[in-house]
Amino acid sequence: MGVDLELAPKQKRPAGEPCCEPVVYPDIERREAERMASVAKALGDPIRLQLVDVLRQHAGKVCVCELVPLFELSQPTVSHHLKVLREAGIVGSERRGLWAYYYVHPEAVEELSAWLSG
Amino acid sequence: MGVDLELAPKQKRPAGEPCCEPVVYPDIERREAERMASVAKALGDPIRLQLVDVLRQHAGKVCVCELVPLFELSQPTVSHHLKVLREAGIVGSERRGLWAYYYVHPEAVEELSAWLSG
DNA sequence: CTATTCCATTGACATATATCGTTTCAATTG
DNA sequence: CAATTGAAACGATATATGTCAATGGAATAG
Repeated sequence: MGVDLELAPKQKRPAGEPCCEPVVYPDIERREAERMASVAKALGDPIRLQLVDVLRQHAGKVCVCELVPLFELSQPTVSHHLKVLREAGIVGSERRGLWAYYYVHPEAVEELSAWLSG
Repeated sequence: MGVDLELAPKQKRPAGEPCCEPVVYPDIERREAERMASVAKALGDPIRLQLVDVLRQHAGKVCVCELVPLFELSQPTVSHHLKVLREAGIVGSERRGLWAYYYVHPEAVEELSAWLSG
């Protein structure tokens, strides 16, 4: 009887070079990656990036009626982008009377920032 | 006189007049925002974030055949994600015989990283 | 040569996203 | 009260995205 070669995984390995280095694994966990990716995704639009930039420039809170004229976009579209940032935890909002004020949550980007710097 | 951190409209305007004149402007330019947003967008997926994480751990180059088994995804899907990262300039690739090796371009994320840290 | 292996591309699909016009809703004014 | 205003929500639409099965292409083994 022959050697049980057929049970061995068939991997073509041309002589000389091994296909791969030792197996590598992600350092970051799935959850961690999902958190950071959701923040990066929210920042993955130039309008939203500029919105965050404006809010970060101002320590205080900025009225939406200030933000809308900065872009050549309709008010609902700016509102949509602000909602995306809100749902990502990057900004917060507060209503005062007729107006809505937005501000940044600096800690929301810390994990991503640290990973990028690392 | 202190700095007015809260950019509030003084009062409700009569009909026909705008809410307020915009007094804040983006610090970053459109082009800058588009560059950083495109990098953030490419990182806005947990799979791609983990791919970059693996490649960053490895100073050298990692074979695609190492990357595919790390995720419960088909090979074409992983290849697609690598292409997105390549087109964003975040990673580069090199073919050596049958295999393809990927590596990070650390400078690609520097601008975004600096802005996030700032 | 043929067969095999690794990886990219294509085509297809469902879902997600960006945008706008319209509407709604709360707060304010008269 | 009714009218006005700022901002969010809704509905529609075109485009983008994530995923896989199937295919293609290049390199190598036999």
